[in-house]
Amino acid sequence: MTKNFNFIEKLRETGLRPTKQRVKICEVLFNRDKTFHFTINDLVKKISEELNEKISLATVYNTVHALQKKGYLKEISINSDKSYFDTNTTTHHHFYDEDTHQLIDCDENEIENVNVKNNITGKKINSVEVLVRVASDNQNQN
Amino acid sequence: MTKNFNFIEKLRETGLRPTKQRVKICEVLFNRDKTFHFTINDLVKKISEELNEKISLATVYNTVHALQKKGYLKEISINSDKSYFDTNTTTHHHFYDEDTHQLIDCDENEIENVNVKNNITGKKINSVEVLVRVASDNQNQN
DNA sequence: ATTATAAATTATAATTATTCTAAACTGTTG
DNA sequence: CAACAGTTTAGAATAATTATAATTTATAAT
Ligand SMILES: [Mn+2]
Ligand SMILES: [Mn+2]
Ligand SMILES: [Zn+2]
Ligand SMILES: [Zn+2]
Repeated sequence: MTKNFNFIEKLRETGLRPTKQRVKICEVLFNRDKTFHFTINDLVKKISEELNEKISLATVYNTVHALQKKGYLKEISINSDKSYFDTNTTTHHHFYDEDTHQLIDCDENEIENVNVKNNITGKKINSVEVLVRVASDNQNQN
Repeated sequence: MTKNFNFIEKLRETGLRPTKQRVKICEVLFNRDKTFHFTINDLVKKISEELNEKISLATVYNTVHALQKKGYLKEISINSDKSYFDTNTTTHHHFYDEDTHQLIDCDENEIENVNVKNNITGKKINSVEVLVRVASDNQNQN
């Protein structure tokens, strides 16, 4: 109740109508203490698990994109067949576990500032992000 | 002629039969002095421009994946709707121009070594790569 | 509260990149 | 020159995403 009210306000403040579906999606996304990295499919699964509702796929896409446009979600590209989203919207680095296909945030102090010495003329740098691909130690690929 | 002969050898060495199509694709990919970053669509376009042949889409996909598996091409994920490939197969960093959707290699000395201080337990680091997103200076997005 | 209006949700169709299939074709080997 | 495995190909299938258009809902005005 109190939780939902938070999201209703938050959505309203950013010009998104607090519809039943948007509030429920916000609950699933933001009512957690750790950063949430997910695909649309992950999210749809969580919605039907954690809540008992079925929100249409189109609405899930629409809402995730709306939240992204308002700066509440960040999109991340790891492999080309699926989009990942991230509730941590700051510029930050990731580990990607190639065994489990899980994204994990790097802590602030795990990678020191990446210094880009020369930029492309006439362009401004929007973000500098590192992707560390990791996999099981005992795995030989030929 | 001499050029093609190179690729015939190269392909044969890696256990790929030097078919007409594969040799032509190699020509388009590797007969250039600069690194080539491309999508499958870019490649298909180049093939019909630079050569006058039509190679079927399935063969282009098959060949690119075969070359990738053999280590002659590297796949890069920038956005989730398309795959990029890269003739530079070393671990290296990129600029991504969000205006033109072009990938550009960072020079060795443009970004100093990224030091990952803590890795995930039981995992080994496969690669550490930086993506620098750039865009036109005079562009305001709201 | 009722109504009017614009915005959102939904089922479903369309699109797009990619992969699969199975038949026709070609390179290699004996 | 066969024979056989590997390759190419057109087209079908798949999977993520986006578009459509009718229905429903949220909010503002009455
Ligand atoms: Mn992929
Ligand atoms: Mn796709
Ligand atoms: Zn993250
Ligand atoms: Zn490159």
